[in-house]
Order: sequence, then structure tokens, then C-alpha cells
Amino acid sequence: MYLSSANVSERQAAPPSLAISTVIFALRPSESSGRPTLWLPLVRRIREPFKGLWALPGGPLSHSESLQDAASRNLRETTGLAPSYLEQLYAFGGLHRSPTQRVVSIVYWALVQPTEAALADESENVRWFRADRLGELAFDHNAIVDYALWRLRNKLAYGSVAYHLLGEYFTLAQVREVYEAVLDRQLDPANFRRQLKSTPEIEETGEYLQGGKHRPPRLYRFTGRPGLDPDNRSTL
Amino acid sequence: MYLSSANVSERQAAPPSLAISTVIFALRPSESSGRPTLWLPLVRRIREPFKGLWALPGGPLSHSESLQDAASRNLRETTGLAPSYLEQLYAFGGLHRSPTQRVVSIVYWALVQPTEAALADESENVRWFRADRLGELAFDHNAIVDYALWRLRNKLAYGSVAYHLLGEYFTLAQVREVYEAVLDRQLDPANFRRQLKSTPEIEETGEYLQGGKHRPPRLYRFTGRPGLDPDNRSTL
DNA sequence: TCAGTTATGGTCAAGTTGACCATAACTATG
DNA sequence: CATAGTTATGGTCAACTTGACCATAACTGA
Repeated sequence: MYLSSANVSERQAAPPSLAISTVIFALRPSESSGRPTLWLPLVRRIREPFKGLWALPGGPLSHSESLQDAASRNLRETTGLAPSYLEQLYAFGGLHRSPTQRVVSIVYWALVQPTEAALADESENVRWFRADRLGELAFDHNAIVDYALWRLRNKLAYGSVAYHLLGEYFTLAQVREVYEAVLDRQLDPANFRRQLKSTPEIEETGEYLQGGKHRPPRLYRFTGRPGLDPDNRSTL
Repeated sequence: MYLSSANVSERQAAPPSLAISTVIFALRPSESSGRPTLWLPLVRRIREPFKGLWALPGGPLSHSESLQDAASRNLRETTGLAPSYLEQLYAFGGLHRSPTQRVVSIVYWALVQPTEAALADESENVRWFRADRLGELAFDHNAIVDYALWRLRNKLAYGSVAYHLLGEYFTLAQVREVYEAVLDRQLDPANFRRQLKSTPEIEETGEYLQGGKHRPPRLYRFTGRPGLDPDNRSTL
């Protein structure tokens, strides 16, 4: 018996509780191929419901913070990370998301750069998983991750989000690898580079990436700003 | 003095309240030109804060309904309308949206067909306004409508939403008028029709629209399904 | 009957995209 | 120290898409 002590009528009287969760994506080299792959951190449930299962990092909304601030905070608290991109994903409010009470979750999604991601805290109860190899998660979190992946692929196709998975300087081949990892298909290097070169937000630097095994590629820098959500409109 | 009786510490102790609002769009002929234009229904605030100002229809989330159901319900209750399209827009949760308490609003946007819209209830406290001629609205509702308009224009450019502003049968010129009204620019009739004819979801019927002043246009029908939000994925 | 107007089909040039080829520039290895 | 291997980079070509524009069809109303 692991239901909360509230009975049915008490539960209906209480307002639906409001939580913030975040789907955090970062690139890490795959163990097998070494190519960059999408990973995300999950936290282990230490209480019922779904005790022992992995879940998205999240928590309640505190009073003095905006929704986005709450997402930033639980991202920092669970993983120690600061996101380079953070956007609202969706508000999930189905009646039976949690067996014990009605919860409305406002979910954000975030991208972190690989230098950051390498430093991320990992522990008994916080672990990174490949986005394409999650097991069964708590609540409706599998569906949420699926939707976040769909959104990531979409945003990638449009424009400016790929660079937030990379460091400040990058080669065009690294950008292509991001696309290949997220979209899960090969892209023609020459055609891909032609497209990138035609976007004015990608700036050529004078530098080259040294230390590789082959011809050293030129380094580029992204100079665009992310699109404007309602949350971010004021910050311009 | 129109603050609620709660003092600051009491306000901070109470959880942020959760509300659902809806931006409802419909096409109506402009009074001046007679061409179709975007309109939306607003309700007058009869209480503080913002008493007397116009606001988006909305209300609290009841316990036994999903977020989308709540949006449908307050749409029906305030305007008597059933939407042909309904999608979550955004969750607005800034700290100072309401001067009296912390409110998180999950906002939906809806499209209704003109036959429905013509029957919509209108009263002292519910009135339709041209989307491009709203005055100052209560709360942050001007910003919310702006964002909803932005989303509508976007979705229109992609694909399938225009038809939800029209009846079951329509001419290609009517579709073009929808685009012209929403995007607020003229489109070349010949090029526009070429694009529509290349989309397989638009089906030619044998019928023609009679009674016009000129050559009778052929009637078409839309056979596509709207895209899949998290809310609508199960319905397939 | 014809002038006015919308519906509809077509052409053409400019731009974009995917498939593919060729050369440049580096490392590693014999 | 030459050369094979590999990635970086630039280019071509045909198919397709897009916007500007022209022409004809088909109806109404005078």
C-alpha cells in the first residue's frame, strides 16, 4: 500500500500540483563507434510511485522564480550543469500521469555543451543514458522524451540549435556529426558544407583545428541568437 | 485598494494557482472591405484586477478534466463554440502577470469554422474583436495574442491549419484569402493554386460554387489530419 | 453581344537540392 | 622521404521549386 494518505475526496479537493521537469540533451562519444551520440541525464526515483525507476529531473515550482528559472535551477541542482539553450517544451496534464495525485508538469528541454557535459555530476542516483536506449521510465516520461526528441529534430532542421550542442569553436564536420547523430542518417559532407557556408550566422575564423589525423579543418564560430520564445522576448 | 485580503507571506505560502485560457480565432468579413479577416472573442473582466478591461476567455482547471478538455469547456461556455482545431500554445508563468497573486496560465489556441463563428454568442461581456485592432487587454494578454498570431502564421506556412478556418468545402481562392488575411499580404493566385494542387491532401470534388458573379470555381475538400501534439497522439 | 472579372493553365528565369567528381592537405607507415 | 590513406574543400550537373508574368476559359450583368 503506497498511496498517499489522502482519500479520493480529499484528493479531488486539493488543487492539481504543479511541477517543472527538464529533458537535458548533450553529445557524448558512443562507447562503440566513438561518434558523438545524444545522451541525457536521469534521476532514480527514491520514493513511490515508480520507486527505483529512472525519471526526468524535476521538482516543484517555487514562488519566487519564473518557470524558466525553475527549470534552470533543477538542472543545476541535479546535474551541476548550466544549459546553453533552454526552451519550454510542453505542459503535460493528463489525468492519470501519476497514480497517486493529479500532477501538471511544465517540461523544458535544454542543450548543454560537451565541455560542460563532461564535468556533469554522476552518482548512484543520477546517471546519463543514450537517448535511443532508455528503458522504461517513470510516469509518462518515455513519451515526454520522445516528444522532446521530435522537437529537437525539428528545430535542428530549421536552424540555429545545433551550435548549442557544440563549443564556441567548431569545424563544419562537427556540425555535420551533430546533425547525423540527431537525425540518425548520413549527410553528404560537400552538400552540407555548402548549406552552412550560405548561412551568414556562421563565421569563419582564421584558426584551424590541429592535432587530427588528416588535413586540419578550419574552425568556425556561431554568431546568431536563438529564436524568441515568450520567455525570451524581454531579454532582447 | 483592490488587492485580495491575503498579505505577502500568505501569498507566498499558497501554491501558484493554475488557469487555462484560450485564444480563439475565426474568420469574419471585415466591415470595410468585406474580405475575410481574423477575429477573436474576448470577455470583459467583471472583477479586479483589470476590472472592465477585455481578457482572453479562461478559468481554473477542474480536477476531472485534462488540460485540453478544460480549454474546450471554457471555449464552449464563453462563446458556445466547438473548435475545429485546438492546440496548446504555451504555459505563461511570469511572476508579475497578475498583481494580486501568482498565476500560471496554460494557454491553448483554437480555430473555428465560419459557420460556427456566425452563431457565436455575443453579449454585454463577450464581444468579438479584429485581431489586428485590439486595445489594451488585461494581464499579459496582448503578448499572448501576439504569440498566438505568430504561431498561427507559422503553422499556416507549413501546412494543414488553414482548412480549419473554412467549411468542409471550399474554393482555392478562399484558401488564398485565408492566407492573405493571416499573413497580411497578397499572393499570386496562379502560383498559389499550383502549390495547393501539388499537395495530395486537397481533393478535388466534382462540385462548383454557384451563385458568384463570375466563372464558378471548383470546390475542394481537405482530407488531411492535423499534426500530432502530445495531447493528440493517442487519438490516432 | 460584349465588357468586366475571376478561374485556370502555362512559360521562363533564378534559386535550391541531391548525387557525384576532383583536388588539396595533412598523417602515418614502410 | 615517398606514398597510401583519409578528410577537407571546391566544383559540376540535372531535377525540382519559386516568383513573375502571360494567355485563355467561363461565367455575369449591362
